[in-house]
Amino acid sequence: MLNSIFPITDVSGSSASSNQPHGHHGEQAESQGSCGGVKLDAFKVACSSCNLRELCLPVGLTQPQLSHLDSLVAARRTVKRGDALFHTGDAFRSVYAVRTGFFKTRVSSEDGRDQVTGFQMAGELLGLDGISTDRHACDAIALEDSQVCVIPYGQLEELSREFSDLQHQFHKIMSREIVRDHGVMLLLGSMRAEERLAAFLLNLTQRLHARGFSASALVLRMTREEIGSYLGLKLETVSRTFSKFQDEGLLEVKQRDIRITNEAGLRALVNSVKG
Amino acid sequence: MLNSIFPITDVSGSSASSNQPHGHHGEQAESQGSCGGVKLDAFKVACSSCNLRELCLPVGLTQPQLSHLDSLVAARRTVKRGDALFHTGDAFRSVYAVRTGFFKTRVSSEDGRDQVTGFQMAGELLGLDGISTDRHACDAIALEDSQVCVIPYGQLEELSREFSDLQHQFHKIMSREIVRDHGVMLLLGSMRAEERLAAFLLNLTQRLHARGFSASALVLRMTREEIGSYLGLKLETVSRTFSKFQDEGLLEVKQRDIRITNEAGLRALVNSVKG
DNA sequence: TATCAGGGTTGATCTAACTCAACTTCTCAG
DNA sequence: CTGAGAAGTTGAGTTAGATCAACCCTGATA
Repeated sequence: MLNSIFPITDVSGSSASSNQPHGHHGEQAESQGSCGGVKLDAFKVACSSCNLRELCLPVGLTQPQLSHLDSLVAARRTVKRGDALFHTGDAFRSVYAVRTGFFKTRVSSEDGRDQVTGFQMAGELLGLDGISTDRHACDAIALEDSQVCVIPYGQLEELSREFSDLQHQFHKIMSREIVRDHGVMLLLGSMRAEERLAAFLLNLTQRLHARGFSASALVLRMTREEIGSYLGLKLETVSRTFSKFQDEGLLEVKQRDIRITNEAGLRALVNSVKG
Repeated sequence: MLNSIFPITDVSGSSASSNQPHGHHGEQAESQGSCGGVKLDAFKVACSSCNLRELCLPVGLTQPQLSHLDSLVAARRTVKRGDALFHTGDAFRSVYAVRTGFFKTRVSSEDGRDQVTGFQMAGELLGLDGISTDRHACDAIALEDSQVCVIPYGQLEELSREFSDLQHQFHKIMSREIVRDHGVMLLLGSMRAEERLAAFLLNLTQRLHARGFSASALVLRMTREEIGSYLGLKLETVSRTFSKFQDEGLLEVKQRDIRITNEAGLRALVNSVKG
């Protein structure tokens, strides 16, 4: 039933009939002639007619509530591949909903090491970290040309005082992020390399599937190094583990094109006490 | 200035004149004759007169707002050492503010491994994970006899629709948890054992210091195994690292009594690229 | 069409942390 | 006070993943 609102057929040019998420590399999101990395697209975008509304902030809202939300989410912003949506330390004014494209978030330690803390795809919210101190606490980097909906935070608070459904949905999204983070801690704290990579792939495909894409084929938007950073592994280990999975018949790996050929096998890896 | 509202001098019998956090082992929180692990203390507790109000949910609220909050936070609950405040899967109805004592939260994977996701002390909120699915997503276990204030979540949402200050403070607390979690991911994903333990100790003392306790002496409320789980290390590694720190003159370690003798040294460990 | 750079793979070696095991020290119930 | 169990320490040997290094692939640019 989620499929009924997908595949995505919007301005981004992303091919939805393909089994590939978001079409192939860097062929999209150019349609508005973005000239700087930070372009505000003034024309109207409506949550009420957005095909992501069942995955995004509007979940569960009624039509009249949606139209209020429409007036709040007044602008989109285009972020080119490699550019930052925001940086650590930037003043916090808005949260962002990914409309098309793909992001990573990362935090850095004082001595310059960094850690990828998440990968965000369509319908997911970015910037919640900023509420805590009025400054962003991580960098959000586009891994492909992307568009986000800009949701001014003050107005979101205001509107969610009026509509308890919106308030509750927002709280749920924050809570879900906390639960997700705890899952990542479990992964980083207690899993071995193979389990980590298997869990990562299953998580990605599950999220892509919820967006109408194949549950078995995916195109990675990130490098081995970024996967490694997220999973607490070195890029060589990620690469070796991909090769191992391929040897074992779990995956077909062609650079960033991944086909899962034995999902049960992957799943068994994640839920086993030892190997 | 935070010291002006501390040391803690409430019913719990916790000795505040001591340099030790929470007095010595298990000598407190018995004062209300708790007989079961789950005792609801019906008599009134007022946020408005709570000495934790500058650290807890009420931060920044005005006096009239505080009295509304008082009527919401109607009950305290006593949790004995080793007992759970809630378990994974329990229905979510309330969040909890730690009033006295010390908790750990942990998540478990399907195959039974678990991961400590945090340690909570006075003024910190527990249960935010439950909002996401209306069921708790972790276990919260008291590491010493403790008391929490029960904050019915529905009423909290209601009241925060009325008072934007409360709403904002609540959002800040959730956001802070997300930022904290990202910090833990950085620790788990990119630090070595010594750095992890040093960061952990500095974090603990910083939080204890904010509560009016010594910044250099602390009593650990948790076992080596629990520290290890939190830090993604085995208990033997935690023990060895404590010994190493002692040999290097950074700490004095007597079982759970820790004295930091070279804080700058610890700090240097955390912020160095290599060793 | 050649060249170059970024990303990816694979091999050889090293090491931080794990595992297993013995032992010590605390804690608390009786 | 005593004894049992939980918690903590330390040593010896092992190993998963890191490190270092060589090489390959692919797509962009001159």
